[in-house]
Formats: sequence, structure tokens, C-alpha cells
Amino acid sequence: MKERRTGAREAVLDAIRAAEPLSRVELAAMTGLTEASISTTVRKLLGEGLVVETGRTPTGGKPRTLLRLDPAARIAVGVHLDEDVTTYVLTGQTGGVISRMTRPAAPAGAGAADLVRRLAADVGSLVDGSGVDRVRCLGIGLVGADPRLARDHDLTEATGWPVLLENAATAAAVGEYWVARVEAARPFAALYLGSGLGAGIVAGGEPLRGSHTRAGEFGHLCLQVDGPACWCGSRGCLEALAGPQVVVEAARADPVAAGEAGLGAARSTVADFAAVARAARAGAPACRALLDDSARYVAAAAESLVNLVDVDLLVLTGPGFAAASFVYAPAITARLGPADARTWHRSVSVTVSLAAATASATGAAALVLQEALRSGQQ
Amino acid sequence: MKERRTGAREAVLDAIRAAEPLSRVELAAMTGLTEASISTTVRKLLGEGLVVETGRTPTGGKPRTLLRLDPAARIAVGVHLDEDVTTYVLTGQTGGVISRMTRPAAPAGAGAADLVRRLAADVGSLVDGSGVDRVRCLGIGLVGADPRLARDHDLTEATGWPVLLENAATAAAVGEYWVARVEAARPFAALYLGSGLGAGIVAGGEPLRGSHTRAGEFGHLCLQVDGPACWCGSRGCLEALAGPQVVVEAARADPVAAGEAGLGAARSTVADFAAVARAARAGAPACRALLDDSARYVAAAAESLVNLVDVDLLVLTGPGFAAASFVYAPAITARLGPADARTWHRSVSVTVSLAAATASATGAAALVLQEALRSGQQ
DNA sequence: CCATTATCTTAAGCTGGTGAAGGAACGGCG
DNA sequence: CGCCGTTCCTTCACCAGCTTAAGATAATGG
Repeated sequence: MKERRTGAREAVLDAIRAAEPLSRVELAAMTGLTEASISTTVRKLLGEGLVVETGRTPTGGKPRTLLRLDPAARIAVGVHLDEDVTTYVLTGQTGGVISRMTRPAAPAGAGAADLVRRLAADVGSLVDGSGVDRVRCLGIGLVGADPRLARDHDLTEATGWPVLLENAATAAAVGEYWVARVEAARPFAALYLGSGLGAGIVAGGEPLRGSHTRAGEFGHLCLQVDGPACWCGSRGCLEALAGPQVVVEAARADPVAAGEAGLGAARSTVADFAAVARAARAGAPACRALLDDSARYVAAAAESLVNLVDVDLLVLTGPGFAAASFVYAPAITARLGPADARTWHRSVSVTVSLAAATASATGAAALVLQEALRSGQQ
Repeated sequence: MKERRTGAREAVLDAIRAAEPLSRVELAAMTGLTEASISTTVRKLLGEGLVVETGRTPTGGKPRTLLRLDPAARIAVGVHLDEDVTTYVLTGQTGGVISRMTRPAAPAGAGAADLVRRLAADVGSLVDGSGVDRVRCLGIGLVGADPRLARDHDLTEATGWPVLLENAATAAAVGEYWVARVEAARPFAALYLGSGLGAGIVAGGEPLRGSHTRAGEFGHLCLQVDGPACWCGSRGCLEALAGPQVVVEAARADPVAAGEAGLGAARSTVADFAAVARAARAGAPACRALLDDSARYVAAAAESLVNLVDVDLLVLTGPGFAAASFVYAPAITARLGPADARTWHRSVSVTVSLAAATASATGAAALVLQEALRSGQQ
């Protein structure tokens, strides 16, 4: 009935994650496994402390005992190296943030060794400060890799934890999958607006990575055949037409918009974009117009994505959408409407991530947990 | 080492399909399975007649016995209901076409029952005429579903064979996967140009289908935010800007081009498009200009696809590309070049299907075989 | 206290894989 | 010719993971 792609262990953890609390009978029904099989796998998980029994539901006969994930049974650290800040997140099994920390990004001048030392120290103090036992932490997920961190190996040595690299959009998608409890079988895409535009696509429970782990370059969908040159070397890319850099540059170029948003000395793209979005939200017309213009393009690109991979859920995430989803979400919905109703007979939900600003870091940590817990090697 | 997503049976068949002939030792190395395991699965496959031993390679010690698929051990019928013609293909395990048949499409006025009767009769005579035993045929793959065939059930009843529905582009991709022996792990996309434009995307050995089996609507990538209205209800879709219908209409509207291509009474889009392509190939400048214009858009859309799902192989297929790939393939290659070299550090191969005209029908048959052989139920 | 109902566990068996040891087919060499 | 070593292929014992079938457990209501 329901697909069973790998072991019972994974299926059970996924089911509980998506719809906790659950009894064993319900688990059997959802995963397609036997009650016998559920019984034994659950016993194992109880033994490892990953799952806890909590409460019971009365029925006609023996009441069901409900199962939950123990949020702090295993944890992982997510690190997001952004242009101007580095975000650290400590995440438990349920995707919930146990503690977090933000620090200004390491100066561009600092050497590789310095950067590694700094990250290792921050991660260590985050874990220690959280009160959770160090051995429960399974690893570090790292997003937005700095070229100085080409060898994740270094950070592994410095901290003793395994390190997993991922790109921001894919990590954000996985984070969403955990935090927002997307059903395992449902394909969806997370659109990420940070200093650029990316998409994390999850199909069949697994993120789509492609040949070179470089799937999801949403910002380089072409929206104008002979459009302006993009830094990537092509022309007419979404990012070159309506990316955050373009919005920020346009705002700086227009004295009215710059005034509305209070753009002073050059800061990071992310910070400036957020300033424009805040101004627009407060009613500033010039800033609003800039965002509306950007949203037209983003919406068209979103439609392309939906038509190509056929998802019926789009999650907007990342700092950019955290600040400006009030413009982009309606634009996307409006753009998708006519063709969906007339031709495709589908209805795509567009939602905004609940934790858009930390989505990537959370997702990176979730990926580490997922890898480790599914297979069960300690 | 190599991924092993499901059973040994599937892995072995896939490996042989991709690189026959192979010895058992080589199979063990390629699949990551034990030689012991290979031995037993191969014995089973030999028993079923799916695989045959053929020849041996001398080595230092005991020579290897080579294994091949027996092309005619199991067969399936692929049917492609196109606008104006219906193509029937009888395909063996290796994807090779055993026999084929083309008939004019059933008149639009005919009823559902008529259509089913006609298809059943054609399929029956194809199988019987091929000399292959009827019981070796595992089913019928049907592409380009006519609304009158909404219930594939009817055709199953009329023929006694299971029927599988698929869309043209996905089927073409699977066909390519078989015929051109694409490696199992390599993600790729097949672009299909028929009466419309579609893409079949294969990632992780499985075609990407999406939420509603509607992935791959390549023709509805947006290439111009406020472009011309498309029949789908949106604006600026590739198909509305540069699809085959648009090319044909433009050719008809331009007396020079119409003359070059010899466009007379209205025929099908596919036939007219092929006429334009033939003229262009023969040197007709107006037709060539029309195709060049279309190719600019298709190339940009192909770039979007590559950037979004990260494939490094694009196969052009379908009757449209069969006739006009000499224009489209170079255009796509040229468009991808700059950004691939500068930013993505990848090199995308663009190839033309060897059997572009029958790709869909072959692919549909291949899908039936794949389903049946992998699991081994009869 | 016992029948009823429903949940959960236990025990035996099947399937599909592994690891290690042994048998089979060759060429080369005395 | 017989005896190497070499390499390929098979056999056998075993294990993991899941299923089926039967039984143990915990509540409810007469």
C-alpha cells in the first residue's frame, strides 16, 4: 500500500516524526508493515532512547500506548555561514531548536585555520551551554561552505564530530520536511531567498541532488532569452533580473527608495534586502514597487519549477522570504492560479516557513540526524 | 560501494542491460553484490530464460562465461497514439525493436469501443505476425492517451494483456535509458518534441513523476514574464513562444516559408513541422530562420532545466527533434557553454536519440518490461 | 469473575543476502 | 602425460529482517 523503500526502522521514525504521537497499530497501518514487525523495531528504538512511551488512548479493548520521539535523545549542530553572520543551531530529533547562537561572520581576511578554530570553539560552547550531554550530539551540518572550508575534514578533526556539507536551499528543504512535518511521500520544493535564490526539491522522501550535487539553481532559470548578463555567464537568469542583489541595487539607485529603506553604508545584500522589505511592509511605495517587480519574475520562475517537477507544495524560506513573503507569496499564488485551474487541475499550496531565518541551519542539522538515525549505527 | 537500492535481480538485469556481455565476476564488481549472490540470481535468470550464456573470455585461469539478455525472451508492445498516426512497436528485453507498424490514427469521430477494438486488433496482428510466442508478451505500454481510452481497463479486457499508461516524454526517457544504455546511476533528461514539448527526467534510475504524474511539462517553462497567452492559461510559456504549433503557424503565415516547405492543406502539426525542418535542412533560408528562432527559446529552457535538476546528459527525441535536431542540438550546446565553463564546471552532453521517431512507443514497451522483469512475477 | 474486545508480543519460518571453503576449467611446465 | 597455479563459479552454513499465526496482556461491561 504505502511505499516501503527501506527498512522498518526508517519507516517508523519517519511516520512518528510526521504525525506524533502514534500507537503501534497506527504505525502498522501507516507504514504497511506488520504489527509484529512494528513491535520489535519499536522495542529497539525504546531501548536506544530515541522513542518514548507517553500516554494511552482508550479503545474498546486494551488501550493503545502512544509513542513520541524524545526530542533531546540525539541532537546535531547546524551551522550556516552567511555573508555577514554565522548562525549556529542545536536541533533535536523533532527538528525543534534547542538553542541557537548568532555571531558576525569571520573576517574575509582570516585564514582557513583561524576559521576552523573559531567554528570549533563556537560549536563546542553551544553544545556545552545547552546542558545536553556531549555524546548525544551526532555531528555538524554545514551550509554555505566557505572556500576556506573546502576540506570539512579539518573541522571534523578540530571538533571530533562528523561534518556534512550541504547547500542552503536543499538544507532548508530538509529542515522544512522535519519542522513542518511534511508527509514523507509528498514531493515539495523549498524556495530559498538569501543572498541569492535557490530551490531545494524533495521527491520520494529524498532531496534531489543531480549529477554534481548542484540541483536547485532556481536563481538561474532563464526568464528572458536575451536578458541582462548574469554573473554565472549566461543571460536573462532570474537572479540577474529580480534577485536580491538587483533589488538592493535598484533601491540604492533610487533616492526615494533608498530613503524609505534607510540604506546607508553598504552592508550585506541580505541585510539591505531586509531593510527594503521592512520599509515596504510599513507602506513605503517605492520599496513596495521594487519588490512587486521582483515578485513578478520569481512567480513566473516558480511556475516553471512547478510545471517541471510537479510539486503541489511550495515553501518560502530563508531570510529574504522571512522578510518579504507578504509580497512574494501572493504573487506566486496568483501566477499559478489560472493554469492550475484551467489545465492542470491541481492546487499548489504556497506557505511560508515558520522559522525562515534559521531554516538552513536547522535543515543541515536535520540532515545529520537523518543520516545517523535512519541507519542506526550509533 | 555502488548503490544497491533494491534486490539483486534488478541490479543484475540493469547491469547486463547497460553493458552486455558481462561475466559473473564483472557483475559482482559492478553491482557491489557478492559473487555467491550473483551466482544464485544468475541461475534463476538462466532458468527463466531471461539471460543466456554466450561465449567465454580467456583469463589466467578458468575462462569467464559471458552473459547476455535474450532479446526475445520476453517482449512487450508499445503503442503511441499521435495526432495523425498510431505507431506500434514490439520490443524485446534489450530495447531493440523486433517489429513495428504504423497506421493512420483512428478518426476523431469513432467511439471509444471502436477505438479499443481497433487497437486490440492491431496489437494482436503485430504480435502474431512477429513469430514470437504470444505468451512471451508481458503487456502493452500506451502513450499519448486518447480521452476515449480513459479506462485502460477496456483494452486489457479486449486483449488479455495488462496495460500501462505513460506520457510521451517520460516514456521516451525510459526508452532512451534502455536503447542507448545510459548508466543506471546517471541522471539525464530526454526532451521530446512532438505536437508539443515535454521532458522526461530520470534521476536515481527512476523517472521523476511528481505529485500528479505530471512532471516534465517542459513546454510550460516560462521564458517571458508577460509573454503571449498560452493555451494552458498562463503567459510566456515556451510552447507559446517557440513550440511546434507556433513554428508551423509562422511558416504558414509567411508565403516564402510556406512555399519552401510546401505547406498545402492543413495536416497535423507534427507533419507540418517535419516539412519545415526538411526544407531548412535542404537550405531554405526562411524555414531555417523560423527554426533558429524557436531554437533560441528551447535552448534557454533547456538551460533552465539543467540548472534546476542538474543533469549532464540531454537526449533530444521525438519526431520533431528527429527532423530538426541539426538546428536545436547546436543551439542548446552553445547556450549551455559559457556558464558551464565559467561557473558550474560541468560539461553537458547533448545527443540525439538513435530512434527518435519511435522513442515513445519503444519506451512505453520498455516500461512494461521493466515493471514485469524487475520484480519477477512471471 | 468471566466473556469480550482490542493491543501488543512471542515463536517459527521464509527470503535474500553474506563469508568462507571447495570444486571446475583453463594454460603452462617438467 | 600429470601436476602446477590461477581464476571463476558454486555450495553450504549462517544471519538479518520481515511475515504469518498463535498467544499474552489490559482494559470494559455484565
